[in-house]
Amino acid sequence: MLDRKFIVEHADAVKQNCRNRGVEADVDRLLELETQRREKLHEVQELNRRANEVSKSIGKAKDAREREERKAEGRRLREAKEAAQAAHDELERQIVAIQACIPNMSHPDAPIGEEADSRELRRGATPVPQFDFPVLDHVELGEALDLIDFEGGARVAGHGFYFLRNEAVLLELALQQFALRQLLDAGFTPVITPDLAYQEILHGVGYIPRGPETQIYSIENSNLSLVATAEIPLGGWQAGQVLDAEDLPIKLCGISHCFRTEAGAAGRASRGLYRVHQFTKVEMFAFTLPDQSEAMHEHFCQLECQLFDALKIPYRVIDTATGDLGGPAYRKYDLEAWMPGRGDGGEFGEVTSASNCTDYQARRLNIRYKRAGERGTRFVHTLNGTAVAISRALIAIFENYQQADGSIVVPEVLQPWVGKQRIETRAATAAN
RNA sequence: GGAGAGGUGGCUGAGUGGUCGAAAGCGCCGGUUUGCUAAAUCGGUGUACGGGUAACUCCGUACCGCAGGUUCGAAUCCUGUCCUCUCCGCCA
Repeated sequence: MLDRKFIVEHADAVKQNCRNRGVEADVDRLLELETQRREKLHEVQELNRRANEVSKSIGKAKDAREREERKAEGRRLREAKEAAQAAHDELERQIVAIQACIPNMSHPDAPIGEEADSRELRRGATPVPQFDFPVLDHVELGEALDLIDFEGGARVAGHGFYFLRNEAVLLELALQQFALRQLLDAGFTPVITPDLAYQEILHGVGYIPRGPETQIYSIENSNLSLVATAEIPLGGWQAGQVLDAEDLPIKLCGISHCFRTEAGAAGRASRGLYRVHQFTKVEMFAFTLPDQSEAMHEHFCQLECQLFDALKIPYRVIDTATGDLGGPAYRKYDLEAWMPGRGDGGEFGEVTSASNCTDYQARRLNIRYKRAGERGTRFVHTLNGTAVAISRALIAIFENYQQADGSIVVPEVLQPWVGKQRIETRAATAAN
């Protein structure tokens, strides 16, 4: 949510930003309603002030008759105040409805336009591999090597669910360990979060938990939902709190399961593990001072690059165009890994994203900081970034590390946790 | 899941219908005093929104988990709800 005063004072910039992002929001209507609301607020406060005066004077009334007269006066004023309050609240409700639709402002360097206008910033250290044999995709590899069971997953929970088996399980845990180690070295506090969260937390972080197009699974007869990312519980962790400026920045890496309905998504681009209803993710999150967030954003992106360079997976870094940013993001960098089995002859596919949400989430979650010796409080900035989304990382590993004989080499940095250098068919393993 | 207790300012904790934004203590900030430290002493110290000012300042309104209700008036009474704690049960 943007600050209302900011919207009023920078209406033209806000409107232009909505156009850049392809978002419909009636900013002019908001300005009109806000003017009316302020007038009503004055009225409410004035009536209340007079009613308070009358109430205080009742104890000092000379006699019963005067006391009754003042009571009647007080009653009249309170009723008038209630009416004004109701009108004010209705205006407020309408304003918030519009305000909630207005996305965050955008970084001046973020490319303006739609998805196709996003800019490639750089490539990773590992070149795109050339294969001299027919390339398999991760679904074929996963089935041949008994690593993923989609059919079994569908029997148990429907399309979009899967069983990981054998070395895929070891790889999942290895990726978590590997990412965690790197982030610990970078000063992050590791956290395992709740996989469920209250709706108000989801809202604060910027998710819409119920409704026809929701990405979110909700628990019946409760206001809990399954989290779509650890960003939700990590952001919600400090909801309503006032942090000490000296404690910032706070860097967290959270491990959670992620649950997504993926309503309306289907087709070859979402084959196999690419778009699933449940996966595990190691997520970076930070609360920072306003002047720290841009540097933290670069830091997150560097760490993501470091992880994928260490895994020796080819990738490119994308500066996401304004039209493709989520509502809370001020700027977003995506890492897209090369996936040789994707499309015809391979395609890049998103594996991580790092967003600077500035104070947009903090305002909704009401997370502020206070500096010793300074009056008042200000909103913190929040950032989130994927360290490793396991399911998509597995796609990139399987497909880039596949060999002519159908086996998959285990990335060197993961070998200590997987306990082997190569994943072979069960038959080949038994023969060795 | 059952029974009970409770949610008050940065913290501890008083306050059962009016002068309570709220005692006291701690913490924090500033002054004084004392070789330093420690101690003593005095004063100050919440947030949000709105308003007047050139500005430190000042004024108004709201906030005692949250949402309703009663009342001229609610931290205080009533209802609902969420959360926490203790005990019991169940359980990885």
